[in-house]
Amino acid sequence: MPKVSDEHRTEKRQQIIAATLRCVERDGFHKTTMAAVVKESGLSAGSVYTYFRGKHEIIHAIASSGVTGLKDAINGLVAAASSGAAPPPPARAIETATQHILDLSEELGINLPRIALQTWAEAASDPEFLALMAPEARGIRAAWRSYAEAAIEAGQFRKDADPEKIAMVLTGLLPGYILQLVVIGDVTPKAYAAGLTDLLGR
Amino acid sequence: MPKVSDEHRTEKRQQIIAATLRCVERDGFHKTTMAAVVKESGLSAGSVYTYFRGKHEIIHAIASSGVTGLKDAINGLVAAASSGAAPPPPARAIETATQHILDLSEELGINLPRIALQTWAEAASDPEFLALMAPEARGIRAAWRSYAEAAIEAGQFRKDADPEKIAMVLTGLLPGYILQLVVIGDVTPKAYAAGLTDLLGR
DNA sequence: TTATCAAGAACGAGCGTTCGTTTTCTTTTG
DNA sequence: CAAAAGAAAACGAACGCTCGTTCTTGATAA
Repeated sequence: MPKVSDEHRTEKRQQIIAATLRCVERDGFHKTTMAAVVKESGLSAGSVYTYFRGKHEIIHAIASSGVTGLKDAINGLVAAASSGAAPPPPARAIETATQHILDLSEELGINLPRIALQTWAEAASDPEFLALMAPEARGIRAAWRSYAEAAIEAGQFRKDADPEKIAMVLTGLLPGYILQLVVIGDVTPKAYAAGLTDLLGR
Repeated sequence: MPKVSDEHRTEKRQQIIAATLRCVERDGFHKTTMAAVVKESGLSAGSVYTYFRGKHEIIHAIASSGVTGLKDAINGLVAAASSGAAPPPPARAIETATQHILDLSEELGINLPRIALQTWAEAASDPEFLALMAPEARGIRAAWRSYAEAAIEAGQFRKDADPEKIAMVLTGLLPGYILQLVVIGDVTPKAYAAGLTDLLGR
């Protein structure tokens, strides 16, 4: 078996990451054993170790991948606004973002909220892991900030509103949605958005 | 060494729990070893095992203790309202709740946000743990619901607003604050509250 | 003395990882 | 074209280490 094309290499790595995600969703990062990853991936132990140096490297790869597209989905709201129309109200924006998480979950066949809770906990106790995740979090905050700036510009908020602080709150709403989804389980994008509308409406 | 009064027993258990919390704050639940707990508590392995059946029971005890007083702090906002005055605006309520978390952290000498992230992750992968935490989460939501009902009654929101959905959003804001505090670290109760004010203000 | 708790060395299970072997596919060569 | 040589991936049993837990021994108060 000669030559391993880079293409084949990344493909195998993806295969292993996908298997690991399935394990982590079920058992959490630490209860996930390499034996389980090996079994789930359909490869052998030795094979897995030719593509990753160890368990550590696999979960770090997961951290780097981030919440694919969430930032783009938020930025999409701004893009729609910049092309003439006004940006959607906050409730609609939050509904879009939370729905995006659910859609992505189904598309990937992975329970992303569960994975998210695992990565947050890992970030809290592994500085290296935190360093990989923080830019992702800041990116999402920055996307919300762009939205806030557009919304202020369009007169949806007071002119002297602070877009960074608005971004903090909008960013904060997402983890709250995810946690309640896992722990209580009754929260839907529509209900969450409706709650925000009621909170805002006078 | 005779008689172990129940009083002495619970005292020792508290001592062990406190030591465990210090370890978990530093290393997370799973990287926390019994050896570390033993060392941190100043007791011996055998001693620890006379007060807890095992590691499992210690972390479950932690889960049961919950976020002491957070629910009460929120209910306090409603109590103030029922005695004539109107309940505080949402931004002020959130500022109180987030500040309470910081105060409690300092009072206990423990980084509660870090612990919180650990417990959420554990709840996601251990159903028994989830069963212990879920009532706590529902209690906080219920407290926010009471607040929302009082605020609606006082005319702060539309009369047809749904208090449960408002509670979802207010409940969701707390994990978002905690996560950003740990991951980004620049969020203060005042800034967060100001962001909510800006979001609400037209 | 006796009942109880503290102590910490020892244990066994389970983990991540390694490494010698086998398989598989490409390349070389007659 | 065929077949053997070579090289790299796949394999999986085995290793060593760490962890949670136990258990024997010693200390202490009643």
